[in-house]
Amino acid sequence: MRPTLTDVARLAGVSVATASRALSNPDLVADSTRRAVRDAASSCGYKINLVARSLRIQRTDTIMVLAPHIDDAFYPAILASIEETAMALGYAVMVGFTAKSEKHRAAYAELLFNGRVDGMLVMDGGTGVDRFSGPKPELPVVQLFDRIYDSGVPTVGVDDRVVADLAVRHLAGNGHRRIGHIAGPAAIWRLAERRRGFVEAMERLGLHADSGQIAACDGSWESAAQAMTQLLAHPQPPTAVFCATDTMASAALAVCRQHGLAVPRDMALIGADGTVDAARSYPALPTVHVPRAEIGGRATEMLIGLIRGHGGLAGDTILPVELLPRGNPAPKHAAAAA
Amino acid sequence: MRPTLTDVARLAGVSVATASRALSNPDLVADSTRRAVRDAASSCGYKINLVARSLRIQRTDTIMVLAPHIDDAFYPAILASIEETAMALGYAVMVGFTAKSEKHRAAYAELLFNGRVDGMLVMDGGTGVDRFSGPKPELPVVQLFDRIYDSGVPTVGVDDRVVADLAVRHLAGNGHRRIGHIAGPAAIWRLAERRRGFVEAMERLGLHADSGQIAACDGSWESAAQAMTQLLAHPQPPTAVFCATDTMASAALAVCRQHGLAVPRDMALIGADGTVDAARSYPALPTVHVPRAEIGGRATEMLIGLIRGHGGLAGDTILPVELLPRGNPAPKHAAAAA
DNA sequence: CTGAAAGCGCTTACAG
DNA sequence: CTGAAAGCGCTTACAG
Repeated sequence: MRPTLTDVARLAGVSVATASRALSNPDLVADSTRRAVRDAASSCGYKINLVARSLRIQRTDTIMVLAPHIDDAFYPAILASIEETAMALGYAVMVGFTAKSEKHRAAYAELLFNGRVDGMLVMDGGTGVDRFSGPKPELPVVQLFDRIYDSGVPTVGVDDRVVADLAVRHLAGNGHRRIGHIAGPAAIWRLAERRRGFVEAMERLGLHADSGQIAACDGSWESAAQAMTQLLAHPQPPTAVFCATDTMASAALAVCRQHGLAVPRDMALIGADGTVDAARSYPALPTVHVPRAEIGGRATEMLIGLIRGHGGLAGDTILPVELLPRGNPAPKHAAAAA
Repeated sequence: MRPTLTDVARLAGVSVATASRALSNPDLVADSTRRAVRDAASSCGYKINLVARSLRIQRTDTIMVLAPHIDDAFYPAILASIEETAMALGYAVMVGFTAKSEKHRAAYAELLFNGRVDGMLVMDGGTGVDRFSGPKPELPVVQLFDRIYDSGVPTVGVDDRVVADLAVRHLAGNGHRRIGHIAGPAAIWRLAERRRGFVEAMERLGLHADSGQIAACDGSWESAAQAMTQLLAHPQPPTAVFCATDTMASAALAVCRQHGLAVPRDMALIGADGTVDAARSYPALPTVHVPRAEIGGRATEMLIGLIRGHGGLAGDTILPVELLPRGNPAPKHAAAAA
């Protein structure tokens, strides 16, 4: 059998209370006692049972992360920074991927309600789940990027209309006037924001956002490629396209190649997020960088702050985004178009 | 306060024992009792406390996954299939990324020893960690891809020498004789295997594996790009390169472009793993497909089988790999070289 | 079919 | 500085 604290106490000749203190709160016991208990613990290979500890102290030091999926260029970096921050603060991380079904999400939410985790980070707004079923969680929750809850749940993210604005202004600044957009599904809040931001930015510039120049996709590479194909089939195709994500931009680039269009000479593209999909494309594509790692870290700090009762930390946090131009020269007929 | 089983029992007018049975083991109580307890539970918003349950039944229904990192094209799909399989079998998943430091790995191993998880999936052989510090874990562990333990710990993976063999034979079959290799770090077991497999395959084909035609990198895209640059600087550069991973192949492709080399006309490339890095390159690169999702699923089933005491399931599992040629024509001077 | 009791392995007031 | 006792919230033999 695995040794318990009782075994250690017996070996060291002290009470379990003292053994517990010697191990978890060393300052409370005499030097000699501490040594004796530690020796006893290591001699019998004692390992604390954290489940028992959790039950007693009423916390698990574990947080849950909900993401729609993990298999793309966007989410992994965020999960990595969440994990790193959590570990630095003494928390373990459980993950749940919820794109598969509503049932998955409900099952994971249960873990929060069932006391297995102390709080939850949600970044699965993109699954079209609008809110938890049942009562609003009383337990700490922080959402990333997408506003899943109406209010009361702090968000860490960026202003996605600004993302779109920077992208559109970059293209317009290079002389483009017929600018298209590959949009994500309306169910993904941040991508819907980018679409709205695209239309607003075009209007501010006095450019018409022709709905025929906006093609929606489900966010996947393959689906974005179809959207680009659709844009190119337009009688007057755009000379530049703002793709809602770098992954979509990378797909659009592939389609341009198939059509014999050189990028950016024949078609200018810009993505968003700042993932490797933009950086490793050839040519590297301009993008609007979203500080995903920082968002993950901040959200984790905020969540743990809430768990620990530092409510003061809570509140929406909007981090700045940045245009990474990577040189996207003017369109062929920029002079004429301008 | 959160209602406990005691509250439910009182509301329903039964003992806590009966309340527990009604909720967790409904067959053991009378219909009317079951209904009364369920009504009581829902009326007060009772949620079971899984921590207390875990302490009592001595299992957590949670597994731990150790990966070096998550931010690439290789690991996410595996984690996704692990999570999916685990959830289907009623297990939650905790993650730990261990590339940062030995301390991280030790901290996560503690969770296993400390009873917070029932078993562990390790796929962080690539961090150069050779084994757990301390005694070999008595708890269920299954390793993926890399052999971290000498023995006694089952592995689910592929034969990486076969991976290399398929790749080399593909290139040789297209007439190449001067074949180079971009190798991963020796610390990553499976990449070291691929390197050994490369040398063996070359010998079997009567081709010389010139050590000057092998360039090692740390596995990152950037580092692989340097390795390719190095190969091209060779007085007699290879006409084809087997890159140990698709990510490396994608980096090699970028370098070829910089050097004005058309792929595959001027330089044939093949990667391995079968990730999007190969499929979304332009041109799409040939690769040797490693069934990562299936490996994740199988390993998870095996681990949970071990946890549940079905020891019979354990044992190494080697899954087949498959060449995805995607057309890689002969080198320019194939006739002369052959 | 149901209840009283023990116990999973810890921590922490309370008293000394 | 240390110990006896209570208790975190469940489950499960045991007895009826």
